[in-house]
Amino acid sequence: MLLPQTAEYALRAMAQLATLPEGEPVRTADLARLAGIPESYLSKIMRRLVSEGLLTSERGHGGGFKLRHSPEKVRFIDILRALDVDLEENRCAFGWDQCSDSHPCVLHPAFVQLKEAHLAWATRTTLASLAAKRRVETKKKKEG
Amino acid sequence: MLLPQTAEYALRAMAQLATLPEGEPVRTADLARLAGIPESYLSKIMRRLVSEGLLTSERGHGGGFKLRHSPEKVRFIDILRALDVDLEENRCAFGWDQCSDSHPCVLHPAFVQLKEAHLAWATRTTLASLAAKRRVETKKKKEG
DNA sequence: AACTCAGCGGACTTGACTATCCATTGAGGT
DNA sequence: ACCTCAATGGATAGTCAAGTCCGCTGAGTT
Repeated sequence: MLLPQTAEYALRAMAQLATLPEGEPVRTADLARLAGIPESYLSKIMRRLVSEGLLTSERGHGGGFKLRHSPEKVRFIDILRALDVDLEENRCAFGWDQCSDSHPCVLHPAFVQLKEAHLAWATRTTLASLAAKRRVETKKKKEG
Repeated sequence: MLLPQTAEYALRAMAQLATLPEGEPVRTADLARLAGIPESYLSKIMRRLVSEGLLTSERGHGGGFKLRHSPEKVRFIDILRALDVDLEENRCAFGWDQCSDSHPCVLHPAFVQLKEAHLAWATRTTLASLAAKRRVETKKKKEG
């Protein structure tokens, strides 16, 4: 698993929300069904995303969740951070207290590469870019 | 954590082994101290690496572990595979049964990118490349 | 006012990963 | 032969993410 299950669920839910028409709030139950996530667990994740400022919620009849910001503004790293997935962690892969570019452990350069690849991906990918890429791929398929 | 703890320990141990002089076997206790890994747990990991063909072991007085292959031949992906870390998993990030480039789910293109970055990293990084990169960085440091 | 709906919050359970411990086996040293 | 060393294998225990449950709160409907 490249990302914790909880983080993957959050990305799914946010991505699904971005594809649905704006305006009316979406219920957890519907989102859970659409994105294949256990409903009761998704409920916890949604609350987390609300408290971290990524979603807004409305209670009672006709309630549900909406994206707080437009899809172009929501990067994957913002979603991951909201769930405490720290892609910038500086913990040395060798367990050293003092490990840096100038005092590298044996694994340092290799792990820096992997970490930077992750970070670059999470920074450049937004909810809006998903839909765009999907359009491109579908077009390719039709042309091919 | 980018990789499971067990996998990280294995990479540490293998990397440490690659930096030590060849010829005489290294004891688990020494490796555990050098790489900061709980000794009893490392013991299990070493056995696994032996049974997967990455290490050879000698018992009794003067015994320990040696790399089975030269460092240039040992890619990170080989070590990860030995511990059942599957970087090529094709499980759809959306939980779909049928998810592919031609029938992508919303997250498909994004996750393919991340997966390929991981795979490329683990395929191109070998135990030998670690030492090489470290030399380059140390040189940079002296020059800078 | 009573009812239903849907988010909220916390307690609880489960299972996989991590880690420890100990008795056993095989090899060398005395 | 006997002792010590170090890997082996299995049993055991701890930890944390993942998932479930249930009562509560606030909003709309009748």
